[in-house]
Amino acid sequence: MHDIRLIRENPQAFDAGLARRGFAPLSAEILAMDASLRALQTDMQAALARRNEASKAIGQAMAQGDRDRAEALKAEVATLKTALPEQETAERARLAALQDRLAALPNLPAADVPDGEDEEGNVEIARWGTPRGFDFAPQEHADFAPALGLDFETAAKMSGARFAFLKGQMARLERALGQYMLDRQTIEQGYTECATPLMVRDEAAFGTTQLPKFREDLFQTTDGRWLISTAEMSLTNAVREDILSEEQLPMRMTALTPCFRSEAGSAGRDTRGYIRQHQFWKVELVSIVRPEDSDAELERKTRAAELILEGLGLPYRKMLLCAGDMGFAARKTYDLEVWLPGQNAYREISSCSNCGDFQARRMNTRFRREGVKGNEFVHTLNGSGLAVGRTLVAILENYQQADGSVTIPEALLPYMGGITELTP
RNA sequence: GGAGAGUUGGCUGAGUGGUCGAAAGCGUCGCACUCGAAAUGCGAAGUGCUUGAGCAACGGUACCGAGGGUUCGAAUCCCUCACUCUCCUCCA
Repeated sequence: MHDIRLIRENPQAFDAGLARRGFAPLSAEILAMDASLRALQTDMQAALARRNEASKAIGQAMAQGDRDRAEALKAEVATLKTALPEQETAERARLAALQDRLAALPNLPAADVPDGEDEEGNVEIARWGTPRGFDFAPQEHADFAPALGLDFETAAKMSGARFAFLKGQMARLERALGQYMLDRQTIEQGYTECATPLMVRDEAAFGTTQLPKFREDLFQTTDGRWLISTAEMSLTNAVREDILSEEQLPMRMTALTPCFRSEAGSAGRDTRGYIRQHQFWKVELVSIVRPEDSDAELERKTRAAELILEGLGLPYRKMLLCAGDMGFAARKTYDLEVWLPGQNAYREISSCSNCGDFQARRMNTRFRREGVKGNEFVHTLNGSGLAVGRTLVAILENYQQADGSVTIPEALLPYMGGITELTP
């Protein structure tokens, strides 16, 4: 959510930021809405002031037993009040219109985010690892993984497309990946392990910006709750409406949860394989920090995700997203893309974003500085550390062997119960 | 699912429909005492909005879970909803 005061103070900067995200200038329209709202509020407040004054006088008149005077004042207030209901209705409508307008606008990009309209404008920051040379033609996981227990047909019988049924060694490997990631983020990176609700209400979905604009991407339960599309929703909303003390910050939380996505807008994309599912596991990393710490925290968080890829020996590249390709709430985002030899491409496996105070305003999450009067909005960050399903794909494709088996990376062996390779 | 109790400022917790933005305590900040600190004493302070002539002060207005309603006037009465707690029922 944008701060209307910042727009008033510097409409040019607001429009310039929106332009970088592909929006036409909107400050004039928004400021006009703001002006009409405040003009109305000023009128209303004057009327209310007179009403309050008269009401007080009635109380005094009654106390003094001056009934005639009290009745006269009552009549006066009654006429004063005739205009109020209409004004209140109009005020509510104008306020809602302004808030809806602001809530539908994405965060503005940070100064060091490159220009660009789409993923073509993203900037590669670094590469790690050397893609393995194969003495055979590496296959896509969708072609050889079904023989290893990644079963799409069984899932389709009960659930349809974009679901998988993992069996035996494959299910074990996915579980091992989740455990490995969670252990490293909690033990090495200091994130607090959380187990969260997988369903949340409207306000929470609004807080992390899935609502109102992206409701079609979510699944909704029959009682009106939303299945989380990422644990960012449940972890970040842990502090909604809170006033934190400064010593509670930074707050770092992680959770291994299923994520549910309708993939409404991606018909036809990634229909083969385990890349784009309605349901997948992910280890999410959320930080709640002071404003001055959020830039450094983004670097720290991205590094925490990189270390998982490095620990598993998976080559990747680090991308700085351009203004046009960032998510709605982000002011700066790094994507990590893992090398998939079967597809001969880098594919997104982690996205780490600094949301600034954008979500905090929606959640009304503030903190108090020691010795300083008043509250400030916190900054929120989120990142995947990592998407488990896509990591499974990366393991399968990078560690595949000519005979269709897959060797298990050393780091996962302690979690595999004696399994050292997946065999058909 | 049934019955009941509750939701008040950073926290705990009072509050007969009419100076209640709200007692008190804790915590916070300032001052005094002290070499310094603790203890003690004194004092200060809620938040949002404000096209009120700009900033500050001051003033106006709103805010006692959320939203409606009654009333000249609502923290206080009524309705709806959310949440918390207790008991019963059901259940992994």
